[in-house]
Amino acid sequence: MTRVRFAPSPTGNLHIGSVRTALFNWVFAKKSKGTLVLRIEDTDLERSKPEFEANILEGLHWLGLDFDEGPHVGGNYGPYRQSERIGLGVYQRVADEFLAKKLAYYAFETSEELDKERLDAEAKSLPYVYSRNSLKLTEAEVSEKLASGMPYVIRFRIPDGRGAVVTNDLIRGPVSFEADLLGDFVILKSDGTPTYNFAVVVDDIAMEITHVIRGEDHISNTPRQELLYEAIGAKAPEFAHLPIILGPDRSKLSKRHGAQSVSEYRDQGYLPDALVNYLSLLGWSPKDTRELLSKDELVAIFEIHQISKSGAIFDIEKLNWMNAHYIRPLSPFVLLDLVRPFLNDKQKAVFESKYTQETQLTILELVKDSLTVLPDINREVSIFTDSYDEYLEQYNGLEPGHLPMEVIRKFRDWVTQISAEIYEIDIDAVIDEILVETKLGKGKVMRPIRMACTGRASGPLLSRVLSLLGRDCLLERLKRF
RNA sequence: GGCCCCAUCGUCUAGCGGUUAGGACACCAGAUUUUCAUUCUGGCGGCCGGAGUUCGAUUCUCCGUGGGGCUACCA
Repeated sequence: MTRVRFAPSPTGNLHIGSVRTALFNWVFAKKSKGTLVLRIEDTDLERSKPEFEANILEGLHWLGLDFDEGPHVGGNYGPYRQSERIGLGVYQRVADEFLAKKLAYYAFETSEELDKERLDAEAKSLPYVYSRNSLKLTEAEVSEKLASGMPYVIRFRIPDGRGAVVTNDLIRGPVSFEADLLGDFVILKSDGTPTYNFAVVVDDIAMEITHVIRGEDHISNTPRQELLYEAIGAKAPEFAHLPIILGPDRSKLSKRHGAQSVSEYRDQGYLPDALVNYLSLLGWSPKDTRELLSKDELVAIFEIHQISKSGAIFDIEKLNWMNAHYIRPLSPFVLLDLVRPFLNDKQKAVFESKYTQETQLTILELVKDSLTVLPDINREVSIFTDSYDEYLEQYNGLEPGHLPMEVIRKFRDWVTQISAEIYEIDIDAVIDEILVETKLGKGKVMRPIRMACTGRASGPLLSRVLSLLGRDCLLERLKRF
C-alpha cells in the first residue's frame, strides 16, 4: 500500500512551491491508489502559527487537493502535528535508545562555541564539521554536567568509516554523499524537541510512509535521514526530489519575486484549476503534447519518471494564458458568482442596481472572453456602468480625430425617434442604412458610433452593447454632438 | 569556501546514437471579426564550451563554464 505525505511547516502562508509538492504527492497517491497524508511540521515553536496552518488548509481545500489523513480529517496514524507527537515522548524514546546503543551522545557546547567553530573553519577555508568535542568527554564528565543541570543537545553519531551514503532518487538516479562530511548533527534540541531531520524520519516510520516526494532543497538532508533509518533499523522510503521553482532571475522563488502564496493568487483572481494545471506543467510534462489537463486527466497520465531534473522559472504569462483559458468555457451563471467578489464597490453597486440578473448574465457572456484574471471584470463592466461624467472622461482620454458628424447625426436622429426599447437587430438595420446612405466603410461608421456612445474605441459587439445601454443613455450622450 | 543537483528556442518542455530537433506561452505577420478579445494559419527563435567513445553525437564519458540548492539547537 502506497502512503505519501505532504509535510508543510506552518511558518508562513501556503507557498506556490509547496503547492506543487502537494500536487505531485496528491497525484502520485491517486495514481497509485494509495493514501495521502497531511502532516504539520510545527516543531519550530517560535515561528509556527495557527493562522498559517489555517491558511495552508484553506489553500489546499481551495485547490481541490483532498487528503485521506491529516489534522483536519483524522486517521489511524496520528497525531498529525509534530508538536503533539512531542508530548507523547516518541522522539525522546528513540533518542534514548540511540544513547543506550551509543548511536548518539550528549553535547554541551553553547551556540556561541559552535559559532566560533564555524568561524574558525571558515577562516581556514576548511569545510565545517562539528568538532566532536563532547564525544571526547568521559562518562563521569557527562554525568556530572547532566547532574549540574547544564543544557545539552543530543547529537547523532555518524558511523565511523561508513563511506558513501547512496540514495536512489526516483527522479535523479543514484545520489551519493560522503558520510564523514556530514558531521554529527543534532537530533534533539536543548528544549527537548526534535530537529527536522530526526522528526521527519521518526514520523515517516510511524506513519508508514513509502514514498517521500519533496523539493530539491531537501536533497542534502537525505543522507542524514538514510543514516537515521539505518540506526533505527527501518527500511527507508523511496525518495523523489522535485526540481525547485525559480523566479525570473533564476533564484529560488521568494517574496521579492512578487506573489508567492496561494491566497495571493486567489485574491488576484486566478482559478484553482488553472493554477493546478499550470503548476503540474512546471517540471513535469505528459508523454503527448497536451497541456490543458484536468486533475482527473493528470492522474490518468501522470508518470513520476517524466518529472524533469532542472529548476523551472515560474512564468506568469503562461499562467495568465491558462487562466483565461479556464475562464472562457464557464457559464455566465457560474462566472457571475466567481466575479462578484472582485467587483469594486462602485461597480458592484451600479451593476447590480442598474441591471436585472438576466441582463448581468448577458453582459458577462459578452465580456468573458476578454478576461485574463477575475478582477478584469471591473474594466469590462465599466462600459455598462459608466455615469455620464465617467463616459466623458473615457471619451476625452481618446484621440478620436474628427468624427464624421454626418454618421453621428444620422444615428442620433434615429435614436431620438425611437420611443421604447432599442433592439439589436434594429441597430444593425440602421447601421446598414447609414452605410448605404453615406457610402462609407463599416469601420468608418461603426467606430465613430462606438466612440460617441461609449467613449471607447473598442469593446464587445456594438449593437448588443448599445441595446444594453438603452435609449435614454444613448440620447443623453448623443445630444452633445 | 565545501558538498550536492542541474544545463535543448526569451520561458515551460519533448527527445532516451542516425529527427527537416517536436509542442506550448510570449513575440511578429496574415485570415476571420465593425473594433478589441477569441479562433485559425504562418513566421521568428534552441541543443553552453572542449576533449573523448562511435561509422555517426543534442543524446554516452570526462573536464571546463554557467546556474541553482544546501551548508542551524529552521523546516
